[in-house]
Amino acid sequence: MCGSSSSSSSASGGGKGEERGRKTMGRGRIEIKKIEKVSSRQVTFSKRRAGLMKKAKELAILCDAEVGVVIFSSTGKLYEFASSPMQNIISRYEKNSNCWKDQVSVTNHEVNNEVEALKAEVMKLRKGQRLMMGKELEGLNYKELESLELQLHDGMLAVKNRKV
Amino acid sequence: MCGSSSSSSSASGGGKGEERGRKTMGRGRIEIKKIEKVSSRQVTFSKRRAGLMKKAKELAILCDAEVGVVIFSSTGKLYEFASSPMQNIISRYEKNSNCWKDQVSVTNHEVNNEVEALKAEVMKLRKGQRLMMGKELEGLNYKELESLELQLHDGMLAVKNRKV
DNA sequence: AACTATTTATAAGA
DNA sequence: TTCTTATAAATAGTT
Repeated sequence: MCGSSSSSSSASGGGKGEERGRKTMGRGRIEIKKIEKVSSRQVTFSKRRAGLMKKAKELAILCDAEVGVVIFSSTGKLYEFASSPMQNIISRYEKNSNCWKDQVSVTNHEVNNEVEALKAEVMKLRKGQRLMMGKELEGLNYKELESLELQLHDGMLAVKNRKV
Repeated sequence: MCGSSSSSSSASGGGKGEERGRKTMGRGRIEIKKIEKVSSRQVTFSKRRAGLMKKAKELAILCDAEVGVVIFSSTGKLYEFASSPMQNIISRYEKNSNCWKDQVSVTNHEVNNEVEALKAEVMKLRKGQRLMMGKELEGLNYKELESLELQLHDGMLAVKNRKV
């Protein structure tokens, strides 16, 4: 349950038996399906895009609503309308929308966990490093000190051997 | 330059001298300004919201465009249309939009830098730890070996002193 | 929610 | 792309 969206009016689907085929406005009637002729598609895109933006703006003003519209043309160009900064609208959307809230914040959690784990490891390694330099030995008991001493001794031996 | 949006047609503003006052469709003409009467506003919101969603869907289908619409009513309820998953549309928007790209991805960069820096530090500390355990000494020259040996020796002395 | 008089939006064509 | 125009849709006010 995280698909796309809600729906809208069902301007077709044999409602009560009207003439099938009536679909849009203008001189001729068109079917709502992809316009194959590229030039016609571009013209229709320009006109309808402008219409949609205008309607969006009117809705926002008339009804005191917050409205955001994002359109990518089939050639990839971005068009947008936002009655207030798009950032705000998207943030508000993400807070309200169920899906994604769970994606983004899971991702955030994962990243945070990774960062925290790395920080913890750095702390641990530095602590070990200080111990091996003979610093901050206060927390160690006798047995631990012996073990550390042995480790240092072995390391030193290995280094000496390497030297010859 | 990171405000809200583009504009739209200018369906008013004394174009060529038509009657001023004509504004929208329907029995009477209305001005595009906030409808103060709450019940009227709600009715208009429902009607125009449905219209906007329908237009958005038609644009997406006819022109093979990717369209996302987000609406918050004045009471805070969310309505949306998306011709493909809204997540995709928003992600694509964030990649294309100039503002914000410079917010989100700077943040991402910062986080990534932090992660990379931490990883690098962990590597460095582990390398040092291995050296002090007498492992992987192949890369060291004689002088470095002597320095390491001295460091280990000093550490060992400190541990010995702590023991007594 | 349904109706309908009007105003808009827009498909074709230029 | 813009203008024009015939026509289809959307919708404001009403019931």
